[in-house]
Amino acid sequence: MSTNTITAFEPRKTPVQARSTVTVKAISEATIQVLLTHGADRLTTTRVAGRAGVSVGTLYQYYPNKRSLLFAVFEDHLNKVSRTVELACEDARDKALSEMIRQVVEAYVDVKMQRADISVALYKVAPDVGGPALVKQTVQRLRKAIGSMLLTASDVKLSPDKFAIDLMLSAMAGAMRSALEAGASPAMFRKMREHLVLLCQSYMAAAMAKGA
Amino acid sequence: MSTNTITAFEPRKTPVQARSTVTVKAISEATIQVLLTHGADRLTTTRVAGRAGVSVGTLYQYYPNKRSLLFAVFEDHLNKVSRTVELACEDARDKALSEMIRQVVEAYVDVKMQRADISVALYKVAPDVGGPALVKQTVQRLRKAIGSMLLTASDVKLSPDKFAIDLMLSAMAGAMRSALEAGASPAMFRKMREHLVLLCQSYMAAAMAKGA
Amino acid sequence: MSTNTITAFEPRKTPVQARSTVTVKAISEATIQVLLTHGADRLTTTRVAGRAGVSVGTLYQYYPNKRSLLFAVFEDHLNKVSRTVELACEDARDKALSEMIRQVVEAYVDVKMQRADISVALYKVAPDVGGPALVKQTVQRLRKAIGSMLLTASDVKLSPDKFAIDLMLSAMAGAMRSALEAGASPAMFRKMREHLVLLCQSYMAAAMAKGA
Amino acid sequence: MSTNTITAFEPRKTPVQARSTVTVKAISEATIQVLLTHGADRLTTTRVAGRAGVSVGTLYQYYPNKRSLLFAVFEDHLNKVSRTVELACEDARDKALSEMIRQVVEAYVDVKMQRADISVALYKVAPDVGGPALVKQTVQRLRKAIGSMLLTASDVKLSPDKFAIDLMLSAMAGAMRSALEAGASPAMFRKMREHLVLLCQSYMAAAMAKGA
DNA sequence: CATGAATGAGGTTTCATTCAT
DNA sequence: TATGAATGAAACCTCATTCAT
Repeated sequence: MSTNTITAFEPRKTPVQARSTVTVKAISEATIQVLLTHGADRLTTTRVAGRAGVSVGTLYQYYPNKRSLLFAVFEDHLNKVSRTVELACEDARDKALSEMIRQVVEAYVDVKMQRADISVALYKVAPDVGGPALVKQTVQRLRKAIGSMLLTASDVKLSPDKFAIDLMLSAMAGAMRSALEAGASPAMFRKMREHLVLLCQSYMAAAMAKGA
Repeated sequence: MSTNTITAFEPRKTPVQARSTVTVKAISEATIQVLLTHGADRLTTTRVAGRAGVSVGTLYQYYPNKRSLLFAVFEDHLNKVSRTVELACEDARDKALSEMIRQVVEAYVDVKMQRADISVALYKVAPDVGGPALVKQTVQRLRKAIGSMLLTASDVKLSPDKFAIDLMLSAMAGAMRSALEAGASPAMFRKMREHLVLLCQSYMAAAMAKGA
Repeated sequence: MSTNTITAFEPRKTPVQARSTVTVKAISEATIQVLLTHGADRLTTTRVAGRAGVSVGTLYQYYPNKRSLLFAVFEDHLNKVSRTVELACEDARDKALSEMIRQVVEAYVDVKMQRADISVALYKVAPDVGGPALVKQTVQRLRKAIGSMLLTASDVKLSPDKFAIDLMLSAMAGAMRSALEAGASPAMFRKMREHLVLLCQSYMAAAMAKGA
Repeated sequence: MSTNTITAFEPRKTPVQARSTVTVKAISEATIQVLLTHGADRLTTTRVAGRAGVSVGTLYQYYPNKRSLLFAVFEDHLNKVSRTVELACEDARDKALSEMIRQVVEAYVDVKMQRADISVALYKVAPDVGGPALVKQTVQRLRKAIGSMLLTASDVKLSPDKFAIDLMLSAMAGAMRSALEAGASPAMFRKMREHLVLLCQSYMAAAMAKGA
């Protein structure tokens, strides 16, 4: 799959009835399960439907095609991550820069960890599903939240440019990905979190000094 | 494809006649071409063979299966990256810490950029080809080179732990990936390179201070 | 094909809708047709599907692979043979030994003859399909039926051991195979049948005398 | 493979030079080895050549195609069987009928047993190689030897018809095949041999009485 | 709405055979 | 003669998707 357009991946219908909602939920859960137990290349629509306890036909009632299914799961996950980080940003307003960074980084690491399984599963399908495009959206969203948070920093007055925020985000994402794919232990994650805080703090400090 | 083992991807036969060396080369070049022009999911063994100007049968004489083919290309690329960074490490011995970091980061960014096309193409096949395992190997190799370089730093006496180096590497990789997948402009890359140097320098400084 | 295990040859799905029952029947009929008209080595799954008027995909919905398809046909045939011989055994209870033998032999020869075409076709695929294992099962079944019949013989009190029955069965099978593969004429078959009765009668008499 | 003609299976050239003879021998031995260790369906010409220590090209210098190779091995084996039984016939001239039968049967069972491995291997390829046709030839040869032997029987004056001999042979073959494919133990084979003698003796006696 | 049987294009892989070296 | 690289037809099998029931 090489198309990168985001359109045409939307679920086919917005579930309005209770039953539909349940079904959609079941299907998306099943998708993750199949991804985890069978791997990306043995994820078939029939298998997902089976796992969800519905027929393939039903699956296609809610998702126009396989990619849209994976896309939806991916999107859900990224939304959750975004929401969590946004909340952390809210919460950190008016604090000192380093504290802000700490909260954001910890929030990010923790959400990813919480659903390490989904994260790992999604890395495998990302290329087939327009991963980069979705990630771009997420980055935009987080950049905005972080940027606006930084403006309230109690100790620094200059906000870094978009660029620095993006770099920080992608560095964080890379570090997490590496750890998740390696199947790091909880202890490792704790250490990683700590170091990642350090990394982001020192970079942001440097970047802002430079930007000034 | 979900297996992650690295073994059993080795090329099938070592070319003994001159003819076959040419063939192998043609096939691996063709693989990259097809990856670039058709995308990961339209890469078929038949297409690769066709592009290489040989028959499928010939392809299978040198690679036991499709994955081994992609694996070989992936491996080549990572080897090239590793070699380049290792050279940079050699070159930076006995210099000051920040200069070391600069050289390493710039070397890394530059190699990836040079073959931006291949890099992007490989991101797409990585999950199908044991990407994480291969990356792990590469990280080990680079960690060693960087660690030993750092010991010779003229201005700092404490070497950071493996952990910090790994984190730096994965952060760098994440940043590059993001930029490459976004199709960043040369100007962007220049800026990125600069910032990534900053990021790594400030993190390493902080990490070593902390470790002390 | 060299595996000989019998398991894992079972049809893949049990038809629940009326439509599929028809399909399954059509496929197994088509298999025999193709076997007869094209020969064992030109039997391809695509050809069978075509002959059955369905698509390959449909074939694979009911049989997990080519072997299972042939296996099923083989099994059907052997079941038919077994049933026929068992009936003959029932029918011959309480008669004299030589009459018993006659009925069993004639029943066997007649069933095989009736479907001489299938028999010959199956000889060709037997090795690829776990033939020996299936035959073993059949032998066990027939041995039991014959053994229990012999116990009721009106003129002889001693039952021969399993061994003698097995030998008789394999000798019969060998004779039939030879005649079928040679494409013997009906006249030949009549003579053969007569002689085979003689052979079995005299052997069984001798074996029972010896066993005594 | 469905052709049944015997022509066109002959080895391509009659080995005249010493080296060729050695090579041909090596290839045919290798064929059996591959048959035994890999099974009929994983017997490839390349594999056989490899095992024989020559290149595929060389193999094709001596055999025009794969079938001719298998055919030759089959033929060798049957020739050996025929020779052995013919010798037994020679040896049994002028003896009593039952003794004659004993010698023939024992000779047959023993040769087959001696190379049980080859026998089993050949059952697997027989259908692909014109087995029935070859067997027919063998039967003709043996029928002749046995028929002429029987004429010298010291105690019976009437020779049975061809038919009875053929039946006896095919019964014997069937019994042996069954035992060999089942992987019977040496003890089983001894018992089988004994019973097979009995079977043939009693049948021949009966057949001759009837023919009279 | 749900079902699941049917579709069939298309992908991977094998292997007998040839022929330039 | 021997070699073994190259060939390519052809086989098996999968799975996203549709549509009659």
